[in-house]
Amino acid sequence: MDNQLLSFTEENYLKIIYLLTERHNGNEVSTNQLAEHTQTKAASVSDMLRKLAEKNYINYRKYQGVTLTEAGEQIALGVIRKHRLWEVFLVEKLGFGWDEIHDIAEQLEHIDSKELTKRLDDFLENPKFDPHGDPIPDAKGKMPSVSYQKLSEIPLNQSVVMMGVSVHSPAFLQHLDKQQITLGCNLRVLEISDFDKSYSILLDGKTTIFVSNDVARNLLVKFSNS
Amino acid sequence: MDNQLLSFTEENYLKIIYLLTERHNGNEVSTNQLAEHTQTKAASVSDMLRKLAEKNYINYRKYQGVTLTEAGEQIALGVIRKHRLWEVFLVEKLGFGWDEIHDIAEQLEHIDSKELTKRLDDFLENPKFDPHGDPIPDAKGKMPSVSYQKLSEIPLNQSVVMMGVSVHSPAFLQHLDKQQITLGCNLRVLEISDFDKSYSILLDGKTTIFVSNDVARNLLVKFSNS
DNA sequence: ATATATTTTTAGATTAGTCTAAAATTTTGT
DNA sequence: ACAAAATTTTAGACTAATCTAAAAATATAT
Repeated sequence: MDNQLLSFTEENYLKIIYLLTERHNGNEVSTNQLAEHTQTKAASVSDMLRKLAEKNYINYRKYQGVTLTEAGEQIALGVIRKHRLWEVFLVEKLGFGWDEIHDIAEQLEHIDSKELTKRLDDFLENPKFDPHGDPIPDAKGKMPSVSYQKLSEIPLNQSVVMMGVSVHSPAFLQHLDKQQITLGCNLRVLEISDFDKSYSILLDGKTTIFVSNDVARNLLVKFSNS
Repeated sequence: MDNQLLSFTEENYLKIIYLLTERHNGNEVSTNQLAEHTQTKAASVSDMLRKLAEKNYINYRKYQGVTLTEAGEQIALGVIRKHRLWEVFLVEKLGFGWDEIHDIAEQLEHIDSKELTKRLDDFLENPKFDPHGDPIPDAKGKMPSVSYQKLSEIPLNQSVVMMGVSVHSPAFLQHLDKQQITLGCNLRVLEISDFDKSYSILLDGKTTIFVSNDVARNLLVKFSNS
């Protein structure tokens, strides 16, 4: 252990606040949202928020939701860095599927050793993205900014590269596996059905596949030449 | 998580009881010994022992010390297996020294995933010993029996192979590093000083080194041809 | 605009793991 | 063998994280 400033639980709250804030483009996170993501009740969240605010890890005005302070963000990014590095390890070194790693990484992300994180990063050859395409914060606590678009927002016939997913549920990831949709594959939307908004997509310029609107909204892509 | 039956703390107690019982050749472990090794007070240990006994993980008669039940031993061996596998990972894959890994493995040993342990074991090519020479229990929960002797009990001029250490403190391990005493090296005691019981040892048939009685008592060796 | 619904916070308990101080038991020394 | 010392257990308290139920604040809907 280097310097276990925060409990496992406190680290978790800060991580979740970071991820939800990011998802809301910087807007405050509500107590109920946190209760849902921490698998606890709103009352428990209120208690924890009071505590985290006292320690200056969050900006908290009662009834108004929370955001992270700079200190809180640094903690959160450290946890997220470890989570994503371990996910790379699990997939690249141990051969896990991208749908099997989340629960294990949730545990490994709290292992406290600066030196371990540094050596793991080197061992993995300093990856910049995890197996879901999410960027890995650097050792200084800086999150690389990436700007991908949802496949559902891309014009017809525009060739794009699959860069990430905005949902990490095993069911969704396994669905992509079955359709052979993987990070880095080339996608071109040929048509959107008037009937059910399902997508006909040309995969890697070779095969045509069909995906629901629900899938298309959760695929993150970028233009092929950017 | 597979099935987190026990808390981090309970797992730790069972692991420590196993290791201390082993060190005492199967004799009961006392409350005070546990307090020392868990870094808590005897009163706290008493509470935990009552709890572990209720759950049938230990045999406990008040004031008489404890031993593990079969169920407790299986838990302990699972934790020790993970600890030692992770130690191999840290040394073989991440390049840590054998003196740097204990605290990190103390954390990693509680990561709960059968599949992870299995894949880690395969990734490491199913090692039978950890970097300190300690045997790694198998996946069925069986501890391989090894019978090494202390260097201090070996007759003069008997050639032996260094197989393990009975103390894991960084200071001791670093001391061995400085003297180039490593697992697998060949040792032959040439002489024991009448003055201070220090040992003259022929290392790998080449160089003569001097070690204290304290060191010799904590080096585990076997005869070269066995 | 104000009553109703929803969300959030507070109040008061609970559990796990720890503590100190005191009581009970066992061990040791002569 | 028995008094003194050491060890162990019990009693009572504390902290972190959680809960339920009730109160307070905010949001919504006609």
